[in-house]
Amino acid sequence: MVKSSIDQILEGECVEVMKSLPDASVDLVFADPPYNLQLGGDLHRPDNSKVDAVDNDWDQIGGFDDYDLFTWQWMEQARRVLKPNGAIWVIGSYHNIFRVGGILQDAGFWVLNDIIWRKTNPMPNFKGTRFTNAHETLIWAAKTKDGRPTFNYAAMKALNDGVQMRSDWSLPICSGGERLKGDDGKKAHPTQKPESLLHRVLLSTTNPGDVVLDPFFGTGTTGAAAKRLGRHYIGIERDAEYLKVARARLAEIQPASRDAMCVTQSPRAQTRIPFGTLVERGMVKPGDTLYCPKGRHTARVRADGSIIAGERSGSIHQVGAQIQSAPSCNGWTYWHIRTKQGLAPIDVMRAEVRATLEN
Amino acid sequence: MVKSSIDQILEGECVEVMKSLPDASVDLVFADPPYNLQLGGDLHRPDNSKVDAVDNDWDQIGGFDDYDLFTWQWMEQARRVLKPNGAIWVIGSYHNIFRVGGILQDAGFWVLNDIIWRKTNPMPNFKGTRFTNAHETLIWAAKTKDGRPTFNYAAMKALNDGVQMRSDWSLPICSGGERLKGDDGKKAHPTQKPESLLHRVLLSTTNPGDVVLDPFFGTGTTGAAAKRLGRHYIGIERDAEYLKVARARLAEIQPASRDAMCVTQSPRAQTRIPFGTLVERGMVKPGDTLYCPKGRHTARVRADGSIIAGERSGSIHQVGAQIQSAPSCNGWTYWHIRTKQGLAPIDVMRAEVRATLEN
DNA sequence: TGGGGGGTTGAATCCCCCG
DNA sequence: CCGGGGGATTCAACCCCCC
Repeated sequence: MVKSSIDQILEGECVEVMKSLPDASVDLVFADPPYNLQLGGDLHRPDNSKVDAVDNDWDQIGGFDDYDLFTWQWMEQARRVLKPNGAIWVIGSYHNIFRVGGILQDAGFWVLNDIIWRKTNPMPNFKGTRFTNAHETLIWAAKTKDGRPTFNYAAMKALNDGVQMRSDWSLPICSGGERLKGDDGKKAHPTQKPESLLHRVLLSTTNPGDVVLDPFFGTGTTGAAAKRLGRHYIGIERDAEYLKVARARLAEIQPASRDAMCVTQSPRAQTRIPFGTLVERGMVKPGDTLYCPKGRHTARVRADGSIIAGERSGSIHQVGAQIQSAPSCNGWTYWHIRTKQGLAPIDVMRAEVRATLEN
Repeated sequence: MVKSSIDQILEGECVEVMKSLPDASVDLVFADPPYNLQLGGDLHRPDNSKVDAVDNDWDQIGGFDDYDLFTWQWMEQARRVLKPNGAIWVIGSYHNIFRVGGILQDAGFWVLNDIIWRKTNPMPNFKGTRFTNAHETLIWAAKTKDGRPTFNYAAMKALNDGVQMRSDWSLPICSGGERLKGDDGKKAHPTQKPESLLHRVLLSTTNPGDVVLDPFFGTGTTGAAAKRLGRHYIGIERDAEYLKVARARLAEIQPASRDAMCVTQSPRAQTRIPFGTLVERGMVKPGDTLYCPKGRHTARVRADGSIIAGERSGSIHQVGAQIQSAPSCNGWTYWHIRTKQGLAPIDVMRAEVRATLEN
């Protein structure tokens, strides 16, 4: 690895910049390429307000042939810089994902899963002409069929409260305080991804210290999640404004502590809303402290939703039970977080998550 | 349409059999193509050269050529037999859906949605090396970009408790009594789809009496759902055993009653009533005053059904839009008349007129 | 200060008949 | 084939304001 590229954002066209990176030097590529949307005229909501469309120049690649060529170019470079056991993630919608997926296979990548990001709060279809476009698709693929890419199975199972993580992930879109704004108060980037999505991607398929390359860095969500989780990032971005926003963003990120990044080896416990969801969504951060009802015992949160208290580690339920020398414990009511109003049970946050999930 | 093909299962290779069907004769194609190449019969390139028989060739990088060729062949036939406003559904997994989707776009189909069938009870990943493969992907596409395929928006909204149907559908896999068994008690088909899936597909994108072609008929789930819903089917299947099971299955199916097939209708499908009709019938008189919802703006009705508000005159829609400085306006819901009970939208009177037209 | 109501917004291939 | 015009069309989350 070119040491000077680590934890940096490189300015320029992604294909050209990637050519300057050495072979077999990164552990993971995460790519959010232009979707090449082909929108018609203006679109108005039923209340007559206008939808702020993604009409940026960078998304207009041209016809299928142009888009395929562009995809081949960046993907071959991505494959070259990957280590033999490396892997790639690509995200897209029905506009581009079939082309991207097909070229990925043709380029020699080996698809491991396709993952559905199921949006809990998508934009509706205002004209009643189609199904609500409520998801995006990610592809996770190894550099080669024989590669042995990282997969933290136990961590994913722990994050999902003891059952295998499925190929469909329900997560909200990026909005509210997480959504970066420019000086004018408008969104800094039209397609900013939620950190919760990258949290799950990086936690599942990288290890602390790994190098993650994002050739379409934008405002740096991949870098933010990587830095938080103790992974290294290399970003490539050609737009000076996005780059500026991303640099400021990354300067503010505090990495989680070492033990918080250490993930479970053998998980247990079951509940409908996994505690890991709170971590993923940033409601609880890795390294945060949890308190027993009277505040005498404490535990610290790890990135996969397990917690650690002295020698004891495991789920919120397990650790709670051990501390009380009890056969069982409802961690949701036992553990509390400190708020301005004093201690509050984490169950309050579970209720918030429930409200956002439709089952 | 060749009348003898309607509600029949045709035995043979799908490409060859489709060639015997006339152009522009079916309303919908539903295709569940094989994920692996086990072609049985000979496969010929467009120049009539023979393709070497292949068995599952996923192992070889670049071994997708035969699958792509096969996909091109059946898809071009499917497109040919579709009516101009026809549409296609294809279902697949990450093994084949990117290739199928890409070829579908290259063949001139216009993707309308990709739909995720989210399995409520998927098979777990036993080795713990990947995410549980808990979904399959469907693509819904129009024959052409300019086509106007059927979409029963209101019916889908009703099916989903009054909110728009999303692009992710949670349905259980086909099991239990629905799963067809052979004489040996084993499952008759390895990938039988649930009827609930086809129910939603056909209810959303066909009308009663439409003709649905399934070139990979298998044990006939498409035909079963079609017959139940009062749609016609044409099945193509080369395996004599599947064909036998499918025929027995279809013979048992009872179509739903006529009124049960009648689904929630979109207001767009209703007869148009000009505002002038209300004036003609004396329900509104020339000179009457119309009020906006809050009563702040008024307009007066003229004898020809146009209205006038200060300098502005024109249709109820045009004047309403101008007053609100909006790109458009539904005059029927915007304008109100004064009644003893307060303001009432003029849409109430339109409903009265509609009621008198229904005999 | 807490809850309720109104306004805003999000990767969107977003109407269709008739002259 | 194009243009005009009737008239159909939205869900969840987050913000701010106000009582």
